[in-house]
Amino acid sequence: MSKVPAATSTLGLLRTLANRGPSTATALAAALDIPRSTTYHLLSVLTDAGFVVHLPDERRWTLGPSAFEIGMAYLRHDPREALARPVLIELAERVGHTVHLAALHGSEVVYLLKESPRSTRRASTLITDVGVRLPAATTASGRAMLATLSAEQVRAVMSSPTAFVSRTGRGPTSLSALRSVLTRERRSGYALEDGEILDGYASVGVAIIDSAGRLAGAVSVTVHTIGDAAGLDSVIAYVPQVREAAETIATRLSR
Amino acid sequence: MSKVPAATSTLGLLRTLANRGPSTATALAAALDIPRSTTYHLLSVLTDAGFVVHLPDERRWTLGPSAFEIGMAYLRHDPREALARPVLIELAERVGHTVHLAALHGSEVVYLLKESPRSTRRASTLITDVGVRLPAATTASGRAMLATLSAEQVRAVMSSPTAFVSRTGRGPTSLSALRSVLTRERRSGYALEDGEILDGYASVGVAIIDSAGRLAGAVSVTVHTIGDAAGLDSVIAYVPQVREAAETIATRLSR
DNA sequence: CAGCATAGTCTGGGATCCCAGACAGTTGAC
DNA sequence: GTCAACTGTCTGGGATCCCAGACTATGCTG
Repeated sequence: MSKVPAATSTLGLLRTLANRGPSTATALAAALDIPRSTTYHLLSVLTDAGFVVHLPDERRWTLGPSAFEIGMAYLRHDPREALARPVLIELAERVGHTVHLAALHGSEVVYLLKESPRSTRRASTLITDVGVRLPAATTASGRAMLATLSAEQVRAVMSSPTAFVSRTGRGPTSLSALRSVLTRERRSGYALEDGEILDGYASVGVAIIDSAGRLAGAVSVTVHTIGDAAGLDSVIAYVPQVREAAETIATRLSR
Repeated sequence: MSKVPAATSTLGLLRTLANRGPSTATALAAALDIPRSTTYHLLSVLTDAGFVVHLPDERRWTLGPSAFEIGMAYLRHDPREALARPVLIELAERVGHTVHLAALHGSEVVYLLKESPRSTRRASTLITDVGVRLPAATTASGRAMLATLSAEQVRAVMSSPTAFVSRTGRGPTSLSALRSVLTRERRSGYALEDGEILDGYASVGVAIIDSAGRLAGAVSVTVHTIGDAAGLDSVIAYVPQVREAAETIATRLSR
């Protein structure tokens, strides 16, 4: 039992408004099973702090700009990086190749972390440096994350006119093509990208889903396949370790 | 004085973590002037709800994925649309041209509302339909919003490789070119776009800044300039009304 | 226009939450 | 290895917050 029920109710209001959209006070009180007067008191505090806005014309309440601000702040001060870094360092050593942590940002992925095994830590030929953004549709990390979204969410995310820009001319160039690829990758549980970002390199990516079912990024490994007789099989072989790393990160996020 | 101090403190913790980044519990207690034990109780509730994550290795606390979720939910259930719609309907009638409400979304603008005067309400030639996204650097709305950001924020937002994609080959194509344009537009208090989106059309845009100094979107008006002897002066003449509409929306958001 | 349902505000007292401070554990400096 | 500073947990009681419910205001329907 929470030691601060007012705090629990306050956060419950934020979550309920996030899930349901604009709502009346009576509906919010019912959803959280708290007295109407308490609900109005909490809504008043939330409104003063900018987390909620009152819509008088509709007699409903909705999330306010402070909710957006802390959402953006979360992206800026990403806890995943602190929690994920040791996991990725270990993964890079184990697989002997460069690994990344990425987040979905609209129709793009942004690379948050990049670790290489000590034996190869020299100037990287890979373009996927930290901070770089690439179209989600043509990256293993991006597609791993898109695969966790509903069809409607994918359509919304990919509505940008620049969503299907391709560096190498490869990869899906329409929503229907992307859907086919995602269907296949949902089934296999990982995304595979072969030369869509950089010729001669292939990647596999696995989404990070925390214990509450929330998408929290993706882990990927990139392999130089030219000269490798096993071809794509050599990168696919790393899927179990990548998945294990994604699950470790998810577990740490849920603590 | 707040009637629910626990709620006030809870939201204060979220805001402080958003502003300062990962922090120790002692620092948070000091920032909010609340007892250490109360701070730990509130952090426990916030962590259970996913709004905060504990970083044991650093002995610090940081925002968690629920903060991001309600930030994204805010974008989905935008209160601005409900509050802004009557303001934009009135503005469209008054200026006699199409007007828009837009939000910044990474390096792009997304059009949230589009209103035209009744006398012209036929199939629009304008591409700026609701839901459409366009590069911020080449739109009046986008530049009006970018002009409110710091140089560092502009660099971060515009780091996407697709940020400077141009439909008509006009408009700034580099960060330094954009900075020059933004400097000029900061001085004038509005953004002016002439044919960068669609030949023969010009737009002016003004950012919406609420009473707490938060960026909350932009309002713009678009005019067909071909055949108009006054040229750009005819669209610039609408800046006072656009600014007034932006201020009205800002005031409503702050209630 | 009347009636009804719901929104939003207000009040006072009993239930309980918040606080001060003690305590154990951890970390880093010397 | 010792010590200081800080982290994190726990406790009990007085201060105060939360609740039930009354009341006014508003909007919709017939």
